[in-house]
Amino acid sequence: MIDIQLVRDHSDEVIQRLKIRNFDAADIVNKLKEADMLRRQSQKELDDTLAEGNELARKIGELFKSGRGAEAAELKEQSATLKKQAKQLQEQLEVSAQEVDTLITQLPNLPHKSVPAGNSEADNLIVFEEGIVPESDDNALPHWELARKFDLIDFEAGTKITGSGFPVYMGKGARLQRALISFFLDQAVQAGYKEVQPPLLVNEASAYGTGQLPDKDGQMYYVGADKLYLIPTSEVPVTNILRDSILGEDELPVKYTAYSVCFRREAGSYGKDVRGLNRLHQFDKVEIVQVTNPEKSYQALDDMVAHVSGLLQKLELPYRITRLCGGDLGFASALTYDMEVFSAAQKRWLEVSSISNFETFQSQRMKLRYKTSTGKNVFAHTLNGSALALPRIMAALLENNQQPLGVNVPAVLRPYTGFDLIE
RNA sequence: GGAGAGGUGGCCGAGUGGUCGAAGGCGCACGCCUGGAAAGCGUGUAUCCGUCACAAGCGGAUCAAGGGUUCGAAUCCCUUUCUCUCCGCCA
Repeated sequence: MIDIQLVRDHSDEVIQRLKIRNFDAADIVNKLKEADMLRRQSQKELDDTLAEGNELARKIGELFKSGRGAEAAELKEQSATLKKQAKQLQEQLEVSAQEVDTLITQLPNLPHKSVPAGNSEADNLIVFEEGIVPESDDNALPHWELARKFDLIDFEAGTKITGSGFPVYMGKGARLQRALISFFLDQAVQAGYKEVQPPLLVNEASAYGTGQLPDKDGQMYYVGADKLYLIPTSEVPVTNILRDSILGEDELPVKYTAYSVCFRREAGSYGKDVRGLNRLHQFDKVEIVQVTNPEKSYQALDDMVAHVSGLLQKLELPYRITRLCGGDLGFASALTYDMEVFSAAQKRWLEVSSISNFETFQSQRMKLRYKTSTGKNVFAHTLNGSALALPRIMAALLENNQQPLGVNVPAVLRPYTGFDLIE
């Protein structure tokens, strides 16, 4: 969530900046200011009443000790009324605090100054493009046909076992998948990220911490019997490792990488965009996460983009980088770069990574702070990015490297796959 | 899933109704001491909210979480949760 102090002091700026997202915050902000004022007023009244009660209790204690029971009894009556008052004020405070909370969690993060205005994907800014985009070849097979031809993925079996969007990787397909995971993890570790293996189910507090709740309830699979959510990305468990903690400044930046399976309900999606591996309910992903000083977070973001660029270069995939426009920006993000690879047969760009700086949006929610050298506790910045999401990388590798005899495996992966050609 | 024990500050650990945010120790920081260090000595060392200048000061809250008893609770009662031990089940 955004800093309440910003709403108090610079509400106009908050409203202005959220316009970049096409988000009209005026109403919420005004209500929020009012609720905040009410909350503070309630707090004050409650504190004063409690202070009075404490004072009274002290007096009664003294009277008891000096054996003046009668006087104490009188004061007890006062205490009873104070207590009733306090209880009322307490309830009032809870209501207004709840109101503040409800309102502030409705506000998305403030976009960074470099975020372009726009409504949709189409308005995203292409900031970089590299690699040779394969020439239009109408004989090129889409990956789902290659997958069938070489027995790499059994979509039908997945549908039978579970439902659509749960493919079964077979043979060299499974091996290629495992190779990619190992390659990505090794690369991340080499770049200084600590490898972690997180739980795949998280509780409500964790889902709230990274911003999936309350915003994206319904996009996650929910295990009602235990009140747990299947993770849509390992960002959730990994970032929450540091929930409710105060780090030393010398511990920053924290850099984690994790491989995990990810689950997304993707309710309502259909059509050719979801063919094959393009959009799944279950998929694999290697994630990188950083927690940094506020001053260093944008440098960290650039480093993460460079890291992912390096992966795509090593895989010899043509890619481009877009800066998301306000309308396409995720709820919690201040600035996001999407990485897209070109798939030769589908002849379109596929998003394979999304790298974001959340500034303090997540850390405010999960109370992730660090102690500055001056001894002050401040919220850290959190960032994360896919490095990388597997299915579309797999799709692009298959489509772009297809030959009459089979599919070539990029050189960097061969030590991991143990084969050069899928035939 | 069943039975029992327990969750106190960065850590260990006292504290069974009264001035306890909490003894003591360790750790850490600073100072003294030293050629330097160790030892020793001294001082300090939680978080959040409100007031206010996001200062000082003052007030409030926090001893797993929530509720209750009481003038007053870390201390008593209830619920939840987590950890440990034993049993059951199981990769």
